[in-house]
Amino acid sequence: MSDKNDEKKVTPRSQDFAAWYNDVILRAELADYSPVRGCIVFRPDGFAIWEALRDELDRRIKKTGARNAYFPLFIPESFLRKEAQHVEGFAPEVAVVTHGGGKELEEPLIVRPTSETIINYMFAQWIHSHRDLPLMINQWCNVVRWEMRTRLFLRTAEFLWQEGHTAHAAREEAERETLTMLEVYRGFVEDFLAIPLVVGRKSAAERFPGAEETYTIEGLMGDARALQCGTSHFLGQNFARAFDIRFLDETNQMQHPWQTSWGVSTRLLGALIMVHGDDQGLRLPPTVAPTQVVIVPIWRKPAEAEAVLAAARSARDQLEQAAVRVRLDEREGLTPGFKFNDWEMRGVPVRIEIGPRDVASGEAVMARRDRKGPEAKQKAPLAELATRIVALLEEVRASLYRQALEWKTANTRQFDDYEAFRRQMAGEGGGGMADIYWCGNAACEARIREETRATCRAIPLNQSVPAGRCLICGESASERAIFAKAY
RNA sequence: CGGGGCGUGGCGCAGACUGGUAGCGCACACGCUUGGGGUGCGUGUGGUCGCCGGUUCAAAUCCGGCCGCCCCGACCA
Repeated sequence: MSDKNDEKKVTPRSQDFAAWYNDVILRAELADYSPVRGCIVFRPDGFAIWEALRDELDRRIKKTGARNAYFPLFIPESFLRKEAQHVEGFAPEVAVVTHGGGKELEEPLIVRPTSETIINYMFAQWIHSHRDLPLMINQWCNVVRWEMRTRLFLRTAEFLWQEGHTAHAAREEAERETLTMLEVYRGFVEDFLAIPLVVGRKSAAERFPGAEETYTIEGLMGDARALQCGTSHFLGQNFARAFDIRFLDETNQMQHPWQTSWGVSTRLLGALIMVHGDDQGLRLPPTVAPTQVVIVPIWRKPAEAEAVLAAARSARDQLEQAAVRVRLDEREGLTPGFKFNDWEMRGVPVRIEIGPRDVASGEAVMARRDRKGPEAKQKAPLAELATRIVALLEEVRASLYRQALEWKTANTRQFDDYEAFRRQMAGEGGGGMADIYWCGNAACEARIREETRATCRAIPLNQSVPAGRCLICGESASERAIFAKAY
């Protein structure tokens, strides 16, 4: 009896987080495994989330002045070698094309793991004068990184992303751009995806290969592990030098421009799932939900069906006119209870139930996915449904953010005792975020990593903390850092 | 690449020790039933048992080789 029921359910999140994560993705039909190891197939619901996310972020990026362009998938192998740190960082994971048209290529081509090199090659040809600056380009594309271990959305051999690349006349301008985009990401992820973040600088060890400074937004997943959700890099003049990008400034001096790059990827879908999901399955913020509202009609006798369906269809039309992504579940042979569970598993933010009793009273039941039990349900007059739903969707979004923030706050701890920190990180799964004084020394960072498997996720910006002592070596430390076990 | 495990209808598994008609649950199709929290019953579709070879009257089962996948470690948005 209960066995039979279990087969219909996803593995409870509380029982096995990793199994739950895979279950939810496959059962909610967001994605599927591909015949190629490490690659992922985006199914329509998964891709619709990506599209919603992409469209909104695209708007926000364009608002900053960047424009979209597209560069080739293939890059001459020699390009990668031009920047020392860059090649060191990416060489182990690039896919290389050696043959084309039945012949061995004179120079192998790499499949882009990121586009710094080819974009900077083009920048060198487009930038001659300070009047050509700033040059701000964004690209939506796929990239390939041959990972040893992959996980759906979080780390796949091929993934979709957005990469911005900018060149500026002055160092300060590029530094400002790096932080501007970091703030665009923060606002986007916190407001639109309802995921609370830690915003900060990366340690030298965690820095992007070729960058002078890397900034990050870090989220805390439902298993108390951290996930890097986006990065913004200040590249200095490293790539400008490597690719000989030069311009004449106002005083007729030859200069290398100062550059940035920044990106977020389909990994954000993994973050959405792991931050908001629960034992029943997905919980999607209405902003990205492919279906924001599902209407489940309920009736007993054929005579009732007609009136119920008429009311349900009218509700659907009303919501469509209010630009709500609504779906009426008219499938036959399935009980309402089954449909409730099915749509909850798929993360639909709000469900509307319309039955004979509602038709009689001119109301409908609205059930919100972010809450459980009777308090999740409320009635609304059919005549006011659209306005009530629009308001409720916004409430759900805000509520999901609040819940995620509570979790993050509850799992962020300050430590001034290394042993206590170690105990917190011990065992399987995450240990939350540890907020500690760190002297900045790589040796201390390495020791933490070895002994606790936690890594430096971010050194938060704009700290105004009194000077303290490094948790590891006891030397003086002027900043606190967030360490956590991460994906 | 090191350690562990697994390959049997779409999914999850049993059968293997002791060779003899390939089975169960879910899913799927159809019908009836049911319907305000995963209805119930019936009928039915679907499998070269990962691949190659060997032993045998007979191999999912025994033997040899190969391939693939998953989990754990070293790299990472």
